[in-house]
Amino acid sequence: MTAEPKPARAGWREIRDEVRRRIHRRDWPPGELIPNETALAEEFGCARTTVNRALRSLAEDGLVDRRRKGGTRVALHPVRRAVLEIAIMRQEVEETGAAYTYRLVQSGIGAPPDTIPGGKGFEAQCLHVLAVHYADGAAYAVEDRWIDGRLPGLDAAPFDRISANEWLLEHIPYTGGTLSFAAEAAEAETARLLDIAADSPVLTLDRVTLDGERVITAVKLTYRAGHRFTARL
Amino acid sequence: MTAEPKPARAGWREIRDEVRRRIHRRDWPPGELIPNETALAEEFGCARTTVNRALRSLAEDGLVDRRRKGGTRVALHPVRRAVLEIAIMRQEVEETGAAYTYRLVQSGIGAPPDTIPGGKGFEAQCLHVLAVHYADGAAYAVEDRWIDGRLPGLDAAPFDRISANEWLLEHIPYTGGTLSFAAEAAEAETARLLDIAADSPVLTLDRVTLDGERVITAVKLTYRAGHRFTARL
DNA sequence: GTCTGGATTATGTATGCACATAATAGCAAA
DNA sequence: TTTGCTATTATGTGCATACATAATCCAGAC
Repeated sequence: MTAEPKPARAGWREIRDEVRRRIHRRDWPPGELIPNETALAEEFGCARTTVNRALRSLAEDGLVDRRRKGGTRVALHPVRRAVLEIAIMRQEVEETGAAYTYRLVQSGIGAPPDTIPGGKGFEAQCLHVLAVHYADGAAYAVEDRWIDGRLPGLDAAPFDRISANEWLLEHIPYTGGTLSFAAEAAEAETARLLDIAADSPVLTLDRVTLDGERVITAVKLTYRAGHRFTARL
Repeated sequence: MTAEPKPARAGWREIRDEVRRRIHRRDWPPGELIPNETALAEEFGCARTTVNRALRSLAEDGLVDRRRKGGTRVALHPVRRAVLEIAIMRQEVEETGAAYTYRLVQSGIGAPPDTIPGGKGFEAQCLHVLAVHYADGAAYAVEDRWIDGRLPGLDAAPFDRISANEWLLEHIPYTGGTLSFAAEAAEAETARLLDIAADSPVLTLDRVTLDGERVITAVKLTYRAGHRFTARL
């Protein structure tokens, strides 16, 4: 082998990185229009498709804004997107090395209160489930969930054995939803289930799951203080 | 116009949606290998490239796992990715319709404690900044930040006028980082700055920002209880 | 002056082809 | 049995080309 340093034809990743470098170096400051795909393709000596791939990737990261005809410009406010991985509770617990257990506290039929996120979105009677997830026997999180009562197979779902969390992910398709975090003082009932003092701080995660426009389930998960959710930037 | 239901040659979005549908319908259950790109291309009557685009998109969403030669299989644990948009504080506040103000509480040189996330990653003396962000005059969040002391232009940065948050995003490039949420009881100092009772619940966001391997800044933002972070699923 | 409808332009997408790369399977030699 | 090469296979990527689509500009009608 000759020690050829390698001609290294640019791949889309290299182009993406180079463009990112230029943006960070402020060669192309925020708000500025960058050269169009054809021009960049020529500069880098590659096909326009390749440049497109690179710029699309940067757009997904929120680093540039692209509009047809308008061209590509460096994002004015680098609104960074953080990606949070949501696993099912069992997995979340087992990944810490702890043994996972689950206990159903109560379940019943009813209408969800309007106060919960997504509560107004339900079209039917709901199944309400209250349960606790444990890690190595210690309370890990409380799950307070409302589920659209018309979901197929719901009556037969063994919520005393597996969590609604798990059953839903395994059996019911969904297309999207929202998710929000907040800190609260634990309510009496929740505190008792988590085995902590009432009014102590807890982290709550409210999640609404949709299939198209229809609300499938709305859940409030309450974690003890100290629990962390981590995302990568 | 004839009422032609539309011949609609499949685009990659249609293919993506159809594959998603099949996965949700359990035509291809979790863990199962799905037909390869060539086969799907033939079935859908399009080029392999188009199928590739669709499957790549599903892989980005975490719905399928793809490996060269190994083929594409339905993800065993549908680890859903939630996307969180992180804006600068000013923007975050102004989007609520409130007027944004900022106050520097103190700043100084020192070494960050090892206890903060990313604290051990710093390679140099740091600038420490403690500040409060206000919405319509009411305390909105406390910012407790450590910044690599060697950053160019740092001495001249007018942290009494604009927040470190803002200055850094405007002037310092970064390549990645991590971010985590937790609920805590407010410490005395923080509670005082937020104008809330000590030990009341607060939502904290720890963020470490990197440029390559190097830690640029580590910040702890403390929000009053009730503040929500929202992500889409 | 305002409105409207094309011409223009940059990105978006599809296609067929070629070759690269990673992972596997299978066969053969030690 | 183990090791190691090779053939095979599925995805990954690049290219040239063509056409689609959205946004903008601009000329000309009113």
